[in-house]
Amino acid sequence: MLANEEVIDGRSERGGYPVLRMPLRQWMFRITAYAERLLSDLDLVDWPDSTRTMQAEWIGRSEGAEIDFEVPGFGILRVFTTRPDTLFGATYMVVAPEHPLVKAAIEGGGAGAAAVRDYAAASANRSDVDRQADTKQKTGVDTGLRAVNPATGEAIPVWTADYVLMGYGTGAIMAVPAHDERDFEFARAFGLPVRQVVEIAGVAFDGTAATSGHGVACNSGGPGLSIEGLDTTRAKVAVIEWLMKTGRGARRVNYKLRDWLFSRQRYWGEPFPIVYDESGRHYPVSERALPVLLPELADYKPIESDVPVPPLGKATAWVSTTAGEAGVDPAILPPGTPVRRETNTMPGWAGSCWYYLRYCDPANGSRMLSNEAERYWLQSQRKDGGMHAGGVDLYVGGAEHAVLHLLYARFWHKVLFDLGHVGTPEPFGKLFHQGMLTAYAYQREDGSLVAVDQVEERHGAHHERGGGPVTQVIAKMSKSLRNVINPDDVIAEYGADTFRLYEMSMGPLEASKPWNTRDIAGVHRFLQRVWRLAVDERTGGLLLARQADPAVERLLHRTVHKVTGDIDRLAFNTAIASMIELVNAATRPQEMKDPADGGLTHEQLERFVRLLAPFAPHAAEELWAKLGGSGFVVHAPWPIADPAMLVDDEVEIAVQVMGKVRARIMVPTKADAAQVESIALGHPDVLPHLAGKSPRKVIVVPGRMVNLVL
RNA sequence: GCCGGUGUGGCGGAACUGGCAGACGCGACGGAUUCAAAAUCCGUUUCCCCCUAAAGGAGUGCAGGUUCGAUUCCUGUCACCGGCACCA
Repeated sequence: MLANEEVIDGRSERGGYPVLRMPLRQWMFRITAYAERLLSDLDLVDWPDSTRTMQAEWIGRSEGAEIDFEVPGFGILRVFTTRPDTLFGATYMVVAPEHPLVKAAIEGGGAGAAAVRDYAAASANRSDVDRQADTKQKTGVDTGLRAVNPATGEAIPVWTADYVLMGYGTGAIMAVPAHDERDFEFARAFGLPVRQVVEIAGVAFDGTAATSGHGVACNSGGPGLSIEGLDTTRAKVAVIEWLMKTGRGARRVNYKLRDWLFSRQRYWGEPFPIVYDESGRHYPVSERALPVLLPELADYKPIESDVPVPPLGKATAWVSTTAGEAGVDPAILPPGTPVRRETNTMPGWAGSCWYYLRYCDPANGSRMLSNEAERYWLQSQRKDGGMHAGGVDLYVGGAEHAVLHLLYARFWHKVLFDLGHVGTPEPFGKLFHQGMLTAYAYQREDGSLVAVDQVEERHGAHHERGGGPVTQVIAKMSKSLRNVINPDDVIAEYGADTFRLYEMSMGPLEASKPWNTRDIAGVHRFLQRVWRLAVDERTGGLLLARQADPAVERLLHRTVHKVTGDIDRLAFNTAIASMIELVNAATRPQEMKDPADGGLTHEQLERFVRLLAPFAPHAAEELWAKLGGSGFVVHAPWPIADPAMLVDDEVEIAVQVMGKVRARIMVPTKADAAQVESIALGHPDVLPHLAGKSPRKVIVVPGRMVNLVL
């Protein structure tokens, strides 16, 4: 059994075997029952807009109506439409090739029955992927059946075409070619009538293209109903009211979201706690007997047979058992009843949908997690004082999980919430997507890529070994380009602290960034500088400043402030930059004879090491121990910056004349606008640009700049 | 096609609310130290003009706009990345 993406041109991707479609009985989750809540509760979480939008589009809510059309020779054909107001423009119908009406048409044996049968058979053998691939050319056949348009009373043809999908709505549509691009293309391809029923302001209808959008109904009067002249919103309401009154339809909301297929035909997965009796009825395994464990199998390769059998089918003794042995409640089924176990297994989602809950209470033998553990780990206040709607405070994960894992986990969490097992409606309060690390690769002039080990650098330019010049480009890491980085190698050469620090310093956490091995030296040198700042490399003893340098002390407070704020906003790269600045400023010059004349004091080092700990934990703990700190530095309180140390007595500000910087002046921090203005106006570098005139306007931004407008 | 994101030195990036563009790192160049090299330390490093410096000019994908002032806001446009793609 294959997944859709493993089928290429109707054959298996591996081996090229022919692929057969076959309906199977499988376990599904009714996630569609939660569609509305999964959509509306997106308002409760602090997630990236792009991800919330993707989920909303995936759920795909649309409002409209269900309309019943009478089809003599078949019965009632029900369609879903978002534009009930265009009912008068429905000049034909289309059903999906899998629709029951198609079978009825074939069995009816009309003139075109053979063509209908061939078309339906051809569609069945094409995968959905293929059917959606060629959207340019519409195909279809007339079923020969006729439907009655309830608004006009006209008999209109019913076609079948694969542009209508069985899996959405009712698998049938009323086609309004004048106002739907897809229907228009189909009508044009098969010469079906087009009738305008909406006038859109500023968009003329000339019969060469569909016009869609909000407008006013026209050509929309019939024996029982007229919506002539109503705007689209009112026309929809009027049609729906008429449909309800006459028993022909109703308001209806539809979702693109489908139910969730949860069966897999693999060995490695949780078995379903389900058994079947001899007549094929299914029964649950009782809670007491859970979990159902996988039986040991010497060989879990697939089974060859005409009817698909999952690998668990090989465990014959396990599969064929009794109700009592399998753990079915005797009240449901007598213990001696022979039963067969379900042989499908669950997909990986069965674990990924709730692991974050179990992590909070992993040793609990009686419950998934206790209320106390949930309260401690998963129920917290947001910064604005409100409660997080979702348990996990901050969930960092790739954007590739935007619609699958993150939607499925929300669904499970809501089910658990409804059953009273968790106290929040959402699993993840704040979501952050980290970027993907990419790598450099090289490109020939024709655009083809070259593996990195085939490229050498000459005079600052890159050349293919034995070939022409190549340009450096950014690509995904891949085996074929030989630009994959193995963390173990980097750690072996530079250590885990350097590796961690490098990844944190590369750039914004959310951005995709290229790995550049050459740059690792920079953060490695920083760690070495930190070490030498505190430790005499020859003796291993501490190197401490006799007394704190006031400028360094100020900078340390600034660094504490900066790093604290940067960690809050996950800007680790700039936090590291500020620590580098501090260490550079505190580093003793080479010519300094007595180490006690420079560097940091014992107390200053203690503060700095606490800042460093989250970034380079091993080095920080080592330094902490050398400094004689108690316990581990990770448990030490976070340093606090003194706000008074964050402001200087004087600041340098720029003086602009007509928006161009002409001078930089030092002014007292507390100086008012008038003082700053007079200092600026008297500056020798400014005077020539004023050309003797006095400024028409002076803008002073305290602590930042002055702009003189002539 | 539709939706979203990103474009800043040779390279990775910084500039948090419209206020000094290029923090920090890499690389490169120059110097100190060394018998020498590695390591280390110091300095220079957006581009143009210029022997150099001073001074000047240009500059955040491109073209406009708003503003005293735009990497930041608005309009248009190009490129790249991601998602969706007959959902009636």
